[in-house]
Amino acid sequence: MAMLVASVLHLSPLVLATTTTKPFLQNERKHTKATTTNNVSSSSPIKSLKNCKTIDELKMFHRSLTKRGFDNDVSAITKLVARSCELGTRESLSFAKEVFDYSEEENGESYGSCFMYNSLIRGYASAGLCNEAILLFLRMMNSGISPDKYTFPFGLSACAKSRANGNGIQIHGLIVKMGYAKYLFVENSLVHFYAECGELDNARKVFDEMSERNVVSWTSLICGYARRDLAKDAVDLFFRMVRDEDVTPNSVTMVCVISACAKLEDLETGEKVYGFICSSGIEVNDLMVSALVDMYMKCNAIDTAKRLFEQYGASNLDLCNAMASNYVRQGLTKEALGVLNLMMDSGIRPDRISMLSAISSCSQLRNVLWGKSCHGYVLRNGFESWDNVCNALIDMYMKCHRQDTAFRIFDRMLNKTVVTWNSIVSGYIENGEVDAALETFKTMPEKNIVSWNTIIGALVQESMFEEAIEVFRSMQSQEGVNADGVTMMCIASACGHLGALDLAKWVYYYIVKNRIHLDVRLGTTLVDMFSRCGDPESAMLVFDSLAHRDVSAWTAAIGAMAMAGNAERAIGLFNEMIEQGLKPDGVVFVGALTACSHGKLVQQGKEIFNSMEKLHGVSPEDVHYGCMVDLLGRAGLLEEALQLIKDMPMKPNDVIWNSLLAACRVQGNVEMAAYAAERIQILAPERTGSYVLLSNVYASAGRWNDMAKVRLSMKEKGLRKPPGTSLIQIRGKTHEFTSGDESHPEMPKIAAMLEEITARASHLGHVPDLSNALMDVDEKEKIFMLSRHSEKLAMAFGLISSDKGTTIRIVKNLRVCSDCHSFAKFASKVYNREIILRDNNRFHFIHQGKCSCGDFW
DNA sequence: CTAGGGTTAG
Repeated sequence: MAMLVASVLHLSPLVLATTTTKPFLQNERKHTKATTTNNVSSSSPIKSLKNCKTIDELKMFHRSLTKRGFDNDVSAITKLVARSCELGTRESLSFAKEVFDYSEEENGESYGSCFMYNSLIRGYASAGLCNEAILLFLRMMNSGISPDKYTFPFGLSACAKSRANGNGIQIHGLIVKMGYAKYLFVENSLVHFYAECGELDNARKVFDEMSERNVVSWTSLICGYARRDLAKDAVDLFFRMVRDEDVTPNSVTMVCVISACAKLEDLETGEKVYGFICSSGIEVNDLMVSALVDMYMKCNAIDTAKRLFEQYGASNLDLCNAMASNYVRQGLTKEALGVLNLMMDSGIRPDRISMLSAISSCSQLRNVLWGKSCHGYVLRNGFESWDNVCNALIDMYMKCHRQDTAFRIFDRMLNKTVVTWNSIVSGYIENGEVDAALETFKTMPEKNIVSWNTIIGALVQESMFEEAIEVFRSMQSQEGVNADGVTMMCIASACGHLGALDLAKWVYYYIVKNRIHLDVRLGTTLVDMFSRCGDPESAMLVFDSLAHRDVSAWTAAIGAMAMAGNAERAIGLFNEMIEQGLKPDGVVFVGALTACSHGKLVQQGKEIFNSMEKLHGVSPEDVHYGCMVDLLGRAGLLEEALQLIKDMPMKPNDVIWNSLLAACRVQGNVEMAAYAAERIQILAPERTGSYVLLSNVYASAGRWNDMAKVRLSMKEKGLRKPPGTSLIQIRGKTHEFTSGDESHPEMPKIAAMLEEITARASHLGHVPDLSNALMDVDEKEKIFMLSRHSEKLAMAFGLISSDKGTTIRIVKNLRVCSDCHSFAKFASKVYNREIILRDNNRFHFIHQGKCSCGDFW
């Protein structure tokens, strides 16, 4: 395993040079031994309260009070309780409470003091035991002890933390009634309370009505906005504060503002804020550095973040956590583990936040061995009581296919959250158990947007596009769940696969109307969606509107133009991308070469292909050779294509031979087609397409005997042509037609329409192209089967069920057959309709008897 | 004595 870890760490270019090759957590046990507590020996003298640093010292102090008869003295007990609360551990808190409870029992309900209550409420609230804090607050109110101005902020802080909105509002009422609303910091704590529990309007109301505000008032409100999805308002509020008001921000304010910039991924504003910090002389503390590093990472300025990280050193736990969690978010797991290793080298022990990053890295790497060692560390340090850590562990074990272990942790968890359930659902999907995922999804107690996205994404992955859209529709009727960018990416992708333009337009409208942030990833998906729906103009409109474009975005735009048959524009975009200084990758070359191929731009294609290695340092892979074979073959340069295959540095695969075969079919070169088909049948005997293509070649050449032989050998091998399927959307509903399937309810009308078109066509001299019929039946039957091709059924249905003059859009799973192609051209003229036909390879924009492919596809 | 970064699931 050490070897593995070493190689993993060396692979990462971003890990700092000092990284060791030690496996993560290897030396952890040593640290554990070093941190044993130093017990106070019973003989040590009684210390003064201020010097008591352990629970044992406090207990000793209490015993001496009892011995001297001061154990009911409110003042003494108050001091003891206060000191105990200050220590802040669970033991010291429960000791404080015990002492207090005992004394109250002895002396009656009104025994305590305001200060004692304040200490306890604050202690519990800051230890996260908010319910205890609130109970103490209520007990104090009932016992008749008067609160002071400090009591309320402590109580409100507990309510804010535990989202106890009702209790907080009650406290607000008490504050007003008892006249404490005049104190600035009591009002500040109200602003914080409302902001923290999401009632920003109320926070704003309290803030606006304050007669006096200080930096804490502003910071509380800014922080409230920053923590919700209102980061933009937080930034605006900050700039208003420094511009219009006489309030000087401090480091706390700056941390909030920086985190708002991080959320917005707005580097420009972030740098402005950093500039402000530098010029204003505000002290840059550790927390601020962490926030800055986080901001730079989220804005993708990794180098700047790394510079700060190196400058402030790897010995800062929080800084390392910020760095590691961002690496994990970006999928840079090795870098994340590298940071944590580095941190441990400088003697810092990972805390539970570090472990979230570590476990998540193991999960992404599917490395259950490291995952288990993280689990061990979690158990040794008592982190398993934190549900976030358990969630991360469940996710890791599910992703590593250890469902049993995942469920053992799941069953033992006391506080299962929506994240826990989501981890289970996505885990099932990861293990291919979509049904179990759906079942869990249905029965889970609470769903959030991630739950819905998980299910919708899984359905899209499984090519269940209709179902995905259906789930999306039922999501919209749910209270409190709103689609986000991820949802829309899934839906846009489903839409693109269905070729449903009306739905696509609706998706775009929905994004604009609901102000869903259009980032590069969503933008690229939309470009692809419109392109697949046969609306290249909209695709380009979206592309032009993108503020930032990466190579994937350009690839989508190039693909849109290529599919639309506009090869020149596609190549123009490719060159523009290069001019802008982006480094092309292998994928964008496929797009560019495909464009050349569709547009028969042989010279351009050759130039681009040759530039790959020489100018851009991208070595051509077999797909690129495939594109070139396609390009040369379509242009009729079959010999040159064959020569290229022979000269390839790698072994040609079945896909490449298939490109040649397809070209042979178009060119009618029977001999080379047979040769190519032979290669394919050796390399990929299960590939049905090659038999079909070869049989088409023979049929076109009139070599019926050879065609029969091909069919026979298909039959012998048990291979069947996959059924052709066509989709068409009418008024928002998808209709699916399969070749020869007459089950559609409108079938009588469809059949009548087909007959009408066929009759009109044959009247004009159209002869069915029987080379497309692969059936072993007589000619009459063949003509009938040909008339039931899925695209014809869909076209006839489209003609009868859509309004006159509207465009008919059809998506087919296979290459469109030549008889259907001429049928479509004929229909477009006779019925004066534009027909847009998408097949598995390209678009056919058919208008007035002409097709954009130039009858060459 | 009131305000703060990093938090798992898609």
